[in-house]
Amino acid sequence: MSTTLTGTDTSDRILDIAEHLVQTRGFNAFSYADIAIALKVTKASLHYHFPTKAKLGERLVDRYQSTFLAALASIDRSSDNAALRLKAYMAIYSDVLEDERMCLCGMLAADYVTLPEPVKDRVQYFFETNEIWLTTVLLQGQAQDQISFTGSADERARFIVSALEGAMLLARSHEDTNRFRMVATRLLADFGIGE
Amino acid sequence: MSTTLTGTDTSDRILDIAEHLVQTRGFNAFSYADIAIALKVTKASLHYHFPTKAKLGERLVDRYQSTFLAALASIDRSSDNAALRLKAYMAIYSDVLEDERMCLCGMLAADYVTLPEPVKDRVQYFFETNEIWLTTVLLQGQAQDQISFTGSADERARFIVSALEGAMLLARSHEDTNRFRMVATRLLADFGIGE
DNA sequence: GTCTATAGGTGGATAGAC
DNA sequence: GTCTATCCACCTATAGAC
Repeated sequence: MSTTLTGTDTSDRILDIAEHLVQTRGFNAFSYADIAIALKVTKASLHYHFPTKAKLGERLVDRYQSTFLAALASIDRSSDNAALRLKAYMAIYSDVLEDERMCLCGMLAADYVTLPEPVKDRVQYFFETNEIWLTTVLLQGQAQDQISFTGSADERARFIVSALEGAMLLARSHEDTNRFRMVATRLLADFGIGE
Repeated sequence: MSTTLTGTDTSDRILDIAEHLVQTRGFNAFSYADIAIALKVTKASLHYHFPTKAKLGERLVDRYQSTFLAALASIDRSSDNAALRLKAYMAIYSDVLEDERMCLCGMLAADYVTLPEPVKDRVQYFFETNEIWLTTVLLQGQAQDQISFTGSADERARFIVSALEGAMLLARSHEDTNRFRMVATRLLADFGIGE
């Protein structure tokens, strides 16, 4: 039962640094050397924890995915109102952007064709998870008259993810987080959700 | 007056290949070697036309920008109806995606922090141009009762660009162009534009 | 688990012949 | 304008000592 509880062992710290690098620079624009310098170890040491960059990528998305799922579960627990849940969902994106990062999987979506196959699969899975959660929130909110929209919830969920990911991309390259907020606000307004 | 009229000299062919590589792989995931192989010349030859990768990047965006501006001018000439203009605008994106490419500047937006400064500036300018054109179309369409929307045209223009760029990113990584079409259709529907 | 040392490859870029 | 040859920095990855 000697399970590590600290959560800040070397593997985790490597993932923290790599995650930040991918979220800012992309999968093809960071190296083991970058991580080694940030962590003050040698490149060789990193290979003990993550034998290849492909494996590192897999673990990176796996961790991001489970953190994201935990955040969604937390939202579900904190409120049963669809409007509030949508706002909280968008706040996750907003917080990432405020930290001058892109969504990890949004970034990997841009690098998509160059990614190792197992990473590709995980990126797709991440977005599917997002869309399923959003679809559920939308349907429930519609049934309880908390929000209103026309068309399928599924299509709306995909629309939201597209708009948010695109807004992050544009906001970051214009160094203007306001661009993101405006898009989020409009998305909410379309569901009859005000400030 | 010996201006080249062919438009398919070596420089142009290099740009064609580089453009395709950036639109599929990104700025940091292609090399002079990739272009050299595709063009069947040596890497050294490429440096005669484009001394550095940074310069190549600049010329790439410059050409993309002017092609895009020409396309927008063509749209303006072909119709004075805002609904049709918006549809034509989205068709540009759709065509790029159908060719299994991302928008060049959408891709560069993801690579943004790693780009040479002159390329960054050009990417920003590209999006500003898009937004200005869209704003004009929206305002004119609203004035002539061809389309309807609430809020500022400026904000709407940014929303459109964000949603389309995000939709391209997601559609490509899901190898499903339908994802893009659904987003485009919804955007149009929100302006009261049907099929 | 981290180190030194190194392999084998590729990156962008240059010199100088043709 | 394109070539051969080459430079040097950097890349991912491995072997083996500590």
